[in-house]
Amino acid sequence: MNILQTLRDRFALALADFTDDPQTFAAMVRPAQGAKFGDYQANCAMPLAKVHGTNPRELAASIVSKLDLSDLCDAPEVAGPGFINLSLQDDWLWEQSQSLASDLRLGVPATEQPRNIVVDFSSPNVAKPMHVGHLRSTVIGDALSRILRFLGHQVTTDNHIGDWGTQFGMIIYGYKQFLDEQAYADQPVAELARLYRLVNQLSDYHAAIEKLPILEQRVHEQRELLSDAEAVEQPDKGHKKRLKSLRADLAVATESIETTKRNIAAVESDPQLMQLANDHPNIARGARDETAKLHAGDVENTQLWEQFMPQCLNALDAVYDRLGIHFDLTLGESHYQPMLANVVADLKAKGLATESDGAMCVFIAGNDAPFIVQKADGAFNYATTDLATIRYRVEELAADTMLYVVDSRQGEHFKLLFATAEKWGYTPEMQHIKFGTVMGKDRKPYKTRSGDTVGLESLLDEAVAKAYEIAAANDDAKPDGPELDEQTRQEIAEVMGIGGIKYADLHINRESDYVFDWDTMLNMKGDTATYMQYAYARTRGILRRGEIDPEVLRNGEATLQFSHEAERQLALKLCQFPEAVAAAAEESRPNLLTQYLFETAGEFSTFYEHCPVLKEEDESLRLSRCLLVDLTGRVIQQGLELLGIQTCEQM
RNA sequence: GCCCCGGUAGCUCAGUUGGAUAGAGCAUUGGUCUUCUAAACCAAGGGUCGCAGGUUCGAAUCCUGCCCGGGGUGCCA
Repeated sequence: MNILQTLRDRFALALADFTDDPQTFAAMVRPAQGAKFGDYQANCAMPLAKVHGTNPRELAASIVSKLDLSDLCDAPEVAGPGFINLSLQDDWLWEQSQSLASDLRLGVPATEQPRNIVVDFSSPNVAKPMHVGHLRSTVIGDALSRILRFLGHQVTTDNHIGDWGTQFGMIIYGYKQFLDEQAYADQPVAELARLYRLVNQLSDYHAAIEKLPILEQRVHEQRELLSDAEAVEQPDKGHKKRLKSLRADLAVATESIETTKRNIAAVESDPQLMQLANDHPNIARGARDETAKLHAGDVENTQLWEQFMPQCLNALDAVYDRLGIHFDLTLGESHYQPMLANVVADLKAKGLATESDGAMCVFIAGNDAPFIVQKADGAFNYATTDLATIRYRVEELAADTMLYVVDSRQGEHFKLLFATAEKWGYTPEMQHIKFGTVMGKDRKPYKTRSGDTVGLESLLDEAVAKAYEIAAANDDAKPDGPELDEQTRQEIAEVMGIGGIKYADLHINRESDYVFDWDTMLNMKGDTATYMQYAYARTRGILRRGEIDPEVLRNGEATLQFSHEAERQLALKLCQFPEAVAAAAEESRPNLLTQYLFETAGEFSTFYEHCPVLKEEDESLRLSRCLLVDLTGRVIQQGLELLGIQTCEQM
């Protein structure tokens, strides 16, 4: 049962006498700010009194008189300017908690309106190794999928991989020109990644050589503009702002020159690279041509593509396996490629797409930028693919909801995409589940010192290695000596390390940018996955030491009782699990669930300190505490599972 | 130029859509292992919620202006 929802429903009934819109005001029932205000509080009397022009305290009293909560709450209290404070009855809370003991869903009701939801997340480029930038989409998308599925929705996870773009032209070019056959035989994916980087680097080099004089000229001009502006004697209103913007432009241009120079130096300082660069002056065009040939159905390139794809997909799967993430579908760009011409033709036929500067565009009122569905050179772009994808998901997958877990920087693209799809006649619920950028400590998108992004696998390895040290040190320090064998320690390290990384991404409000920090991410103290995993392991440890069979306990004669405040607080938290799951799903925000789990584990830790379980002499109280312990373990485990985080029986 | 997002404790972040004395974690300082795992617990210090106005019973939250940072902005995804 969702207690919060139940209370709101009761309020809605009572409020019908006071307003035409009882739902809105009933939604102002919330968990109480602090224990001194009871368990829940209703804040609806004040705004409602404003509408009526009456006294809020008196109105609160009238609402209370209409309210029927006698089966679950003590008498409501009106406090302060008109708050209505609610306290759940202890015996009702016992019954509630106890009913969870035999409930596999831990009180979470299955949805009454199941939807057919496609969750689109992760979506890496298969030609490049995954890096930290892919983590947020992957981890958040997986968590949301698990939560929605648990709530009873039909969820299809779809990895919309980049498997058809220019990066494949680079690989094909590299394969034809630079292949190290031995390396390819040994580790094909690593060799393909090397080829990609090499072609990329050489293209950048030539572009840099061409670009440098232009950049230098631009910096020169910007310097002059700036010094002219600085020399103005009678500055007007916008002067300071213009100066600032000029300085910013100059800084950007200067930095761009430095980057360009570094790219040049990286090649020129290496005789082998220099040789390659000289031998392939038109490498960028060459790579583009390979892409074009692939797209045109060239036999050789198609064969190469078919040869590379399984290897690239295997490499991705290795990472997903380790993360415990599964996709129902992996339909990338290539899957939609045959449908693109028809998409544009249809948009044209319906009068939605028109030509502008040679490109086919859909114009959406209120937006300056057009939505370009076919470039002037005739090629299709990701807008075309995304439209084809929507049509496919509606017509073939019968999706009524689509969630796109994608970086918030693509907000405008999705705004135009959704608007275009709707004009086109596809009107499922479409949401851009946006998340902020991962930044380095310099507040710029995260890179290593060399300028490369951090590989995902090395990040996982590092986290697991660190977790192993901590797990081993803690096991060694146990009062009765170590308990874990080597293999178990490694399993624990894997669960802690991977869980920690996921948690680090999930516990932040997804819309904030956040600063990536090894120490924060690998930390295992405080508000981390380890804290919850440890609490879970402790619950299991108690039952194990007490030789208590959970099945027997759950179906036995034990009844809950509260002898200490910590027991009541814990029981209340456990009963609020459905609220946390519902809130996380409603707002597509896993951090609402992590926050709940952290609080639950915190209540358990307090309980653990104050309420001995196995040593309690009163048998009925001991069994009551055992029930709480078992229930806590189940809630934490289930909650973590919904986040894609595993647990261990012993740590 | 236009558009979007952000600015909360030394650091990293919450803040339930306008509610009661602004909260966590890390870091710092002190206390707690002969008692079910000290990966924990208890306590302390730490704040001009970017700045200035406004709206009202009540503002970190809504409105206006300004300052600072990030991002996007017609053919990359």
